[in-house]
Amino acid sequence: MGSTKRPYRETIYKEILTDILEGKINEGEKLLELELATQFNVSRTPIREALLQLEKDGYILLKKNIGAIVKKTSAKQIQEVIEIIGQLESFAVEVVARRGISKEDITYLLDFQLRMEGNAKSKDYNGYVNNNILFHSFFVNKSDNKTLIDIVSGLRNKIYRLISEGSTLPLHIDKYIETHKRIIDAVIENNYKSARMEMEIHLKDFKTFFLDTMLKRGIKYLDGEPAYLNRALDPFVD
Amino acid sequence: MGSTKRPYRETIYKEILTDILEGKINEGEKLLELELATQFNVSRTPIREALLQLEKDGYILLKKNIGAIVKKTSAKQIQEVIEIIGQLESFAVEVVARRGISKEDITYLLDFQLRMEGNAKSKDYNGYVNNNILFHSFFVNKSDNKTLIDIVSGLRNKIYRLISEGSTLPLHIDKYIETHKRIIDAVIENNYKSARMEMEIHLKDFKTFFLDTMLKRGIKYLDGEPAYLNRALDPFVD
DNA sequence: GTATCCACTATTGTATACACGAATTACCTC
DNA sequence: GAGGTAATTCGTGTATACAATAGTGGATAC
Repeated sequence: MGSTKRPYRETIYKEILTDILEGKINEGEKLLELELATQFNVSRTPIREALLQLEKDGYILLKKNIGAIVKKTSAKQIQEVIEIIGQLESFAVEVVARRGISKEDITYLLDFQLRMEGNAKSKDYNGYVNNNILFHSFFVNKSDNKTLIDIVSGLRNKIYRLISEGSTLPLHIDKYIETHKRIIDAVIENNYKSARMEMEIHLKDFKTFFLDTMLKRGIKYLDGEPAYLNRALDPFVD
Repeated sequence: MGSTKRPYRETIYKEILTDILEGKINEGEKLLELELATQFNVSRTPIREALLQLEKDGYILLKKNIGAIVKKTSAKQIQEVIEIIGQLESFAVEVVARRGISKEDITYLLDFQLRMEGNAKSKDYNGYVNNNILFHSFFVNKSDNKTLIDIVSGLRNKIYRLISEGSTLPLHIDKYIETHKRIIDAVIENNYKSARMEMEIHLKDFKTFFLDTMLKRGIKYLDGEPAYLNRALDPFVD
């Protein structure tokens, strides 16, 4: 009983998505159903279903008679995403600080803090980035708001593929670690206003830094194409 | 050239979604591919594709060999959604107030204000609700953040079907209209802090009212659990 | 009367076949 | 050689055919 075989579309969806996120499939690349079908050794049907989902996520564009094209990410889009994440994480940290956290959670957070300091000292910037994501996820995950968790994790994915590559992180890492500490302290003290404010500042800072690296890497400010089906029912599209 | 025939899946998706949002298809109802296929006079293929998208939106649950089941909405979920909308609209109004708005936009907003006052006077509560949505959408749509627009419109859809039905709106409508006025004024004066604060208060207020009506209408807080509002779980009990 | 097992049915998952339109190529005209 | 037009190819959109499995109901044993 229980978990019998999952449909192919799910594993295929995940595989293609990770390939996009990890840069194994590049922006602008064309994905053909038949090609993928032979590659995954299935028929076109589950491939189509996976591609349809990827389009809804906003990663590819389905063009009739042409193929599925992996969308480019513009700096503008990155900016939009980071701003929203900033709002939602600030909200999450406020929620958590208001409610207060357990002793275990406190040690968990402080432990993270130590690890990130270690990463900084040993110049393990990849390690830092990974721990950083987990640190930030902590508050969202503790927000007791599943909708929030889903939205933020979706948004994180959108910038994930861009985060690690050659950046000026080393120049900022010490400041970030300090801010993290202030956030943790504020949460421990139930000082939700301060916690929120620190997080807002922290993420505004990160946005500036991140956009900067993006532009230095030559990414265009405007480029990405529209094409979300979501807005179909919104009465106010102009 | 340009827009040739759109794929069936799109129109089918929109139609089924509208039917769910407008309550023509009820929660818990089972949707069968073959049934829908004959109903729409197409094959199962475009139906499946539409259902897949609806599942990704979170409206239905696809169960193998069983069918697609329309999901129930719990009060908890509504609470989550409204809280997030609250954060994002507050952000949007801040952005707009910082940037400032044109003369045309000002008259547009004031015009809305008048119309809603008219709705209140003539007890046209449906009219009020519709104008209210447009009023709130204004700021998001002017935020110059497409990602934000899409997220909020998706979230609005999730509570859309629940908004209009039998409520205690009349008891609160005058207060709401006053708050709207304060928001507009703050935006005109570029007072972004005040604009944001007013919007936050406004939506917190709305959340309380809305959850209240939901629970009075017998909706469960957690699907399957007793129907009381667990204030302890509300992150914003002051 | 009740429990167990088995065959049947309903419904989705997957593969294949067909339809259609866009892009490309080949060909013809001058 | 240039320009335009018909034929071909390529790839998705849609329909249909086949496979697999969860749920159902009925027959059988006791």
